[in-house]
Amino acid sequence: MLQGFRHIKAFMAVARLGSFTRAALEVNVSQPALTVQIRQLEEALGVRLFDRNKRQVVLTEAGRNLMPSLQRVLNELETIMDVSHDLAGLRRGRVSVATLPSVAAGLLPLAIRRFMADHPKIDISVSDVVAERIVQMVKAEEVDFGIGSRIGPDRDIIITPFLSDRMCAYMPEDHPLANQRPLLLKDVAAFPLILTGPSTSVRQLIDRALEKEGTPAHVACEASYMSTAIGMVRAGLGISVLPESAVDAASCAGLRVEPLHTPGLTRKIGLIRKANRTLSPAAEQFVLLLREVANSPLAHFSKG
Amino acid sequence: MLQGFRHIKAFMAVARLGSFTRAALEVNVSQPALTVQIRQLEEALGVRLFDRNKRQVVLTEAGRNLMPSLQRVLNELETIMDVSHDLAGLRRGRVSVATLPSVAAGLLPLAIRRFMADHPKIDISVSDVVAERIVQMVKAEEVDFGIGSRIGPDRDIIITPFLSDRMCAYMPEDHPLANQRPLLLKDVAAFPLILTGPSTSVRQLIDRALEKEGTPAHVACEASYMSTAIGMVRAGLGISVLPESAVDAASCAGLRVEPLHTPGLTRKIGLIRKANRTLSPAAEQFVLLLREVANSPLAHFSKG
DNA sequence: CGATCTTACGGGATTCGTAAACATA
DNA sequence: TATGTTTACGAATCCCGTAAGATCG
Repeated sequence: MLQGFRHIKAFMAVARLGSFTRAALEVNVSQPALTVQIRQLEEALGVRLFDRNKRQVVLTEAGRNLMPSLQRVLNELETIMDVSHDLAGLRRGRVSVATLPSVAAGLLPLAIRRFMADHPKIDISVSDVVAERIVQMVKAEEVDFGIGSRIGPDRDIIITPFLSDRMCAYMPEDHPLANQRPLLLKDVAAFPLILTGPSTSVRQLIDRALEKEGTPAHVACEASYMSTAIGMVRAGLGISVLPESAVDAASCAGLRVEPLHTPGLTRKIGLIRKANRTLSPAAEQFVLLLREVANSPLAHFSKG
Repeated sequence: MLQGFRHIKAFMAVARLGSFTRAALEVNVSQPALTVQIRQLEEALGVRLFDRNKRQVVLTEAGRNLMPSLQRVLNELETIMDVSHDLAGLRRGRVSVATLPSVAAGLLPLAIRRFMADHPKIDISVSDVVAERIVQMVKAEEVDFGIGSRIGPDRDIIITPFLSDRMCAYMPEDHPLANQRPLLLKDVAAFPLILTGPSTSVRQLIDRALEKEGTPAHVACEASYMSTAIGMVRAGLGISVLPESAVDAASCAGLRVEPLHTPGLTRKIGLIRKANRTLSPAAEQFVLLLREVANSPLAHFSKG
């Protein structure tokens, strides 16, 4: 690289092979060029490194003393090259993401599974936190990037929308609303509701929509975890309104999942990056895959 | 040196100062040149090292990861430079010499004292061994060089004569021969002699001379150490024949020391070096001083 | 003489600095 | 607009390879 270490490589080759001619072959330069390189190194260090006695070339005492150090430098440089090329080549690295719990449970695992298959040596760490905390973590560079919804205008943050998460009604298959199409929020509000806690972004979205419509609603249960909410639905306690991406197909077996076509009930989910910060190659690649997964037919999410 | 580490130095400067402009001042290149150097380094490593956001330049994750390693390389190189320049500048180093005991006791201490005054950080190690072993050690590179007399022709050895060591008679001041001038070997052979052991070069020189002259001699005592011989002389056991350089003035107090003018009784002492081996700067300098001391009026030896 | 290192030199690549273009706050 | 980075480009430098020279065995 940069040909900056020709001299050291040349030195090591001559020291090992005891011959300018053979060393020149090894480092792929002409033999006179090698002579010059060694002379330059000797001049730079101020000491004679070899005794040239025509028939043989042997290290001087100074050369012997310097050899281990120079070898060490060479090794270190080689390691640096390897590591950085590994980073660039996605053969090593670490990606950290902060996402909404719904994404962490839904979209992200799909992307991670595919990413790990392609890049087994790259670690991925996921923090599932509330929307506000996502932005905090991105700003503090605690994570490479975040996935969430806009909190407010922020000059340090760049949000790139990449998927829209619809709210859906989750209900038993034999529910009176099971076959109603299209289904609206006010339809399900007529029944007991099972929602997430009041501090969650999903709950706030629903509350705002209900308020806007002036629709009264009866929240029968508040569940901290979506899986709890699903269980309650399955037990017939009521209807739940959750993001489409929240729950995988398997755990919805025996349930009817129907999108709510009420305007304002679509959560815009975007990529949250810190302004003026480039992503690592690994993170860059992961984002690419994330977009691809979000748009692929494998995922049952609508694209943004 | 060699401008081979411009890139790393540039990287460290930009990383530390957070500015191409300021870093350019520090490393004494134009700012555009620095831009190019960083770009080259990034290309060589395959990773982007800085996020340039106009108003500020900050390390990428890759840059942060690489920085400690690059700093280490830089430190190592600086150490290498320092050490080799110290070696060249005689501020550090080691000189090892193998000499005849007589030289080790006589000439060498004078030279070492002056050398250490000029170059306090340079260690000097002296091996006082018999002439034959000197050559062995020089050939095996156990020492930088030797001081001794010729053993036999040897293609691997270069001997540069630099002083002649006369043999002297050591006797009490009240000895019958005390005032005889000139004094010859056959004169002292008439008295009981105190000589060094038969394997020493001094003894061999004397034996050969006696044999050549056909002079019978009575060796009253054989001493392993010259100081022993001197003690015996002082006790009146006989006359000793020892090299002029062997004994310092102080220990000869009360004794008469008289050169023997018999031909062949002058030992040629030379610098013994291995062919095709350059001396270290420190050793080179020491040899220079050695010649100077040998020729100076401070030393009571005749020059070669 | 044969093998090997060093010196000499012309062509080509690299790098530098100046100046202009470009980009943010 | 002011500050700071990048791009463009001509000039100087550096480096390489070929060829000739020198030296030892």
